[in-house]
Amino acid sequence: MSTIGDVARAAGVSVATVSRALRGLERVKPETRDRVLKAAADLHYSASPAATSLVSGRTRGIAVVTPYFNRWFFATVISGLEKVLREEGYHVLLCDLEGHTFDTRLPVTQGMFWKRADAVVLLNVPLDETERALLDRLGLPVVTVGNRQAMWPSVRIDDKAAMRIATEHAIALGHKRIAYAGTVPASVTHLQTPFDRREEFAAVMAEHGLTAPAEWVLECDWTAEDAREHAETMFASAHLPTCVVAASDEIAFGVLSAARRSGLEVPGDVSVIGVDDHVLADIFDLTTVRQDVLAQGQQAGILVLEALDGHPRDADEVLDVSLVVRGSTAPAPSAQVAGTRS
Amino acid sequence: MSTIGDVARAAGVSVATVSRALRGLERVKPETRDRVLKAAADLHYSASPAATSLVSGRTRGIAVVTPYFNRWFFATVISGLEKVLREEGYHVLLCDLEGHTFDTRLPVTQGMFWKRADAVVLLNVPLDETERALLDRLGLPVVTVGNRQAMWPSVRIDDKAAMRIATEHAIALGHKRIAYAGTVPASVTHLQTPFDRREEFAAVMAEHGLTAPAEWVLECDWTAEDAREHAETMFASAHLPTCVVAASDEIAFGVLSAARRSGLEVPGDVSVIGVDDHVLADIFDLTTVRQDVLAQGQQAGILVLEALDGHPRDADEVLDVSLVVRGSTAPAPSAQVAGTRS
DNA sequence: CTGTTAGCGCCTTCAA
DNA sequence: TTGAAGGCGCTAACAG
Repeated sequence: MSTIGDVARAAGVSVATVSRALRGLERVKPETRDRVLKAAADLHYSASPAATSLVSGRTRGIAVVTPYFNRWFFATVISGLEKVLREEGYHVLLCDLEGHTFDTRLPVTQGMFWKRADAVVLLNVPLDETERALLDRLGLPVVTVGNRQAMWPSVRIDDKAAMRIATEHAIALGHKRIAYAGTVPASVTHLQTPFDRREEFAAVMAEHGLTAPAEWVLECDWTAEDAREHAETMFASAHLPTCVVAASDEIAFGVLSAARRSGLEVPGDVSVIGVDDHVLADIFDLTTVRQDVLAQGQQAGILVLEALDGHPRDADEVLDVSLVVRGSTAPAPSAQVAGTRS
Repeated sequence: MSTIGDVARAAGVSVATVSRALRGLERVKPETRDRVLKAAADLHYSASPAATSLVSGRTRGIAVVTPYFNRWFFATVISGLEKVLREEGYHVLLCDLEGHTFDTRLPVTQGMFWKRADAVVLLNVPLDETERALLDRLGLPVVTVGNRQAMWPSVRIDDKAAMRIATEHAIALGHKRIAYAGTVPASVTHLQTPFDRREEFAAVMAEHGLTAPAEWVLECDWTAEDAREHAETMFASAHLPTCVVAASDEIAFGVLSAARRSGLEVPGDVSVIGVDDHVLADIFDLTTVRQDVLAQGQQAGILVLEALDGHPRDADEVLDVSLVVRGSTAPAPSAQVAGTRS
């Protein structure tokens, strides 16, 4: 492959002119520009990003840090992000922090970003002090998705509001025996959403004079498979809830599966409600609270671009969520008038 | 942030020594090395990848080209790939080719790779002549996943074998009225798997003296939603199949959903079988043909690493697939002894 | 409008 | 075992 010097020689001009012509700068005679363009095309010339970056100090790369990558939420956010960045000539560097166990995640390191990315996007990964210091030191624009921290611009939904909607829907249907699926071990520090959702569930329940007994609060990692396992155990007991509120749709899918395996009808015997509006929620007729995940990625991309354009904005974009009632929920079997307390 | 010169000054040695010490090369007095290491740590020094790359010619980046990546299959492959590359100090550059419509994909360009990646991995994206020439010219190692082409090392499953297993299962259950969901428009040139699967379905059917009438062959893009739509139309007609073979599990999910909406029992009224063993296949009790997608990503990573180590291998790794019978399939209603022709 | 020149930060001979 | 010096390919002044 060829260098800028080759193109200069082929076009009979200096490297500086080639550089200007190729980047579309002013002050190049059209005729010269054409000659350069042709030479470059003939030689299949592309500028070396390393050389460009070394001198300009910018890389046109955006580091995207994610705790998991093959999970619907994260993959979808990244997809939205990537498309808006690509439009502006940026590419994404994937930094997957997934460790070997659920409550392990890799540390964020300087090597991921330093002279490698022009900005970083954090997807639902709260940083510890060291990591935050590291990002401060690097001085890169940072945008967070899913949880606001350190006064960086952020885009997210209000997890508590979402869970409130889900829980209130269950209660409005007359359910009182309500279970919750999706608490996580206290040791899990890398996801904040689980805590917010769990907390709000309890809060809303309390507001209505309800409590879920411990055996109806399922701790599981946020996968359908693990959720199913725990839900099956619950469904095997004599003491059954009439409704299960799941912290996420993937968890809800697991609950749906456990119910079917346990011979329970949904929503006849038990209602199930999730949060997220996973692509497959509609397919499996799951009542849920919708959030626009792709839009979150796109918004994050816009915030990054703004910061890169020198117009950083301390945004805290909170996207709307809304209840989507589908077939997995029904009034409680013995439901009196909605709103009645026992 | 600091440069190698700062570290050299702080440690009282030359930049050359710092370079050697930091990269763990021989011929550095242990005591000197320690001093350099300490200085580097104190200064939070990281080498500039651009500078390193400019002089070494290597980038430690692997370009991963994918037609979509918020789809389970692709996200999972990338996840597997990323983890094995990360172990060796490589990172992935995401090249998403998803266009605006189903049968559009962005072209592969030189700018994606040139001096940006040390190797490229193609996930299920057949290249046209121009693109192939481009990759040849760049001289980078290429590994393909999902479809073999141009004699590049590849890892994949045998799509025809997988579909054969699915179709033969349906037939062995006594089904004769078998529909197929998942053909794609002839204009779609960027996915080869749909063609192979479709072709083999027809072949196996023919071997057994069966044919699916046109109204039982559903063209849809490979999403549950679109599949559902088409399947609903089919289920609304008077002429119903007793079994639907889906080209993928996501399509099968859509068929499952359509059946339920149409008041059909699965597997009582209609059996459904997919291919892939999607994470949620087990959750939704879908009979399918299993492939190990994560392993494909990992294998691809290993092939890349081998090529980078100077031991390129013209591998054509074909991973096993196997039937997983779950609850979505049952013998045909009027099934005589298996094997009987009408 | 175009050319010359000095680095960007690092690695790699080649000497010492 | 260490240091000095020459690029890698490009951009950004500064001249002309």
